[in-house]
Amino acid sequence: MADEKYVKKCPECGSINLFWNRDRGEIICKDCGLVVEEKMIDFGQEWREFDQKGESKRRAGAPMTYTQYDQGLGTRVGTSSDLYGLGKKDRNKFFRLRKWQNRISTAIERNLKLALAELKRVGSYLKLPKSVEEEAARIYTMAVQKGLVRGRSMESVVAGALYAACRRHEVPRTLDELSEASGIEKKEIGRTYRFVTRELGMNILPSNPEEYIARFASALKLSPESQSKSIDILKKAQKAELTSGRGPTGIAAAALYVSALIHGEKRTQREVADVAGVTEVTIRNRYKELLAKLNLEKDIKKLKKKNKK
DNA sequence: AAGACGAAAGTGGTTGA
DNA sequence: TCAACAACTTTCGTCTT
Repeated sequence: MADEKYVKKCPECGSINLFWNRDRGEIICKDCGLVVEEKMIDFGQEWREFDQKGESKRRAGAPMTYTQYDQGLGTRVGTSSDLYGLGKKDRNKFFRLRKWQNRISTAIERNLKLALAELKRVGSYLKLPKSVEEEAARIYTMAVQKGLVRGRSMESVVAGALYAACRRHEVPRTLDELSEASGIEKKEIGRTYRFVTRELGMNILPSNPEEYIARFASALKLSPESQSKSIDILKKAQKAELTSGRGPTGIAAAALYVSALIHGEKRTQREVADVAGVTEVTIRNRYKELLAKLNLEKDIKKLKKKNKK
């Protein structure tokens, strides 16, 4: 195939400096990074479903297209022009380094490029802040260097790294969300997440229910009052030691459910359960505990009286 | 009829011998 | 490595609104 076929202008910036990436079957504008044309070749993994129910089979959309590669993450030993002013010893060192650089880079960095593309895709799907993406990239890179990816799919490690990064930055996503975005099974993400964090010696504090409140509340379209009330409830719950050992999402969900009730913005358990990624049963259990320990009954009773009138 | 509630059985992970 | 265990889910029947 002749490259001339693709000599055209970038619709975005008008540049004719287009670059055909054979491996990915894309044409990218070198000036603005726009993917001018992609040839729809699916290099993604075909993940099979081992469950009986086939309808849950998921594909994660077109894999690894967008993103420009090498987000300044790959280290480069400079070119010969950098040699000016170096002594002989340093020169040798320089060449040695570059030789190694070239060897390693082919293997590791190629993998890294693909992984980072996947990471960006999932990250943007979840609307994660840049800092989290970069943290995840860092984690992934360290994982690769430690050889932790062996025996695991690249995608699952990426998902695990993202999950870890989210929690570190106190913007946690649930495993369900990660699963939805990456197409990897929840269990698998959890597994690799635990594995990677343990192997890298990261200390991860259990995520705080409060961190979920804002996101869940907006998903449920709750008023700010309900939201701050639920945080209030959470604080009390923590003092009453109702939170340790429980899943943070369940607690957050229950707190939201109660505060919505109190403020007359009733949501069904089903609705709350869905956005929080837990079941109604869990909400009920937490809800019951909250009522029992935090004497919120008064508030509920007031509410009921109001409704009767 | 839909939502809330609760019991019972099942799942996957952690812990401690 | 295995069994006990806690948290959570699934499923299903009953009660309430």
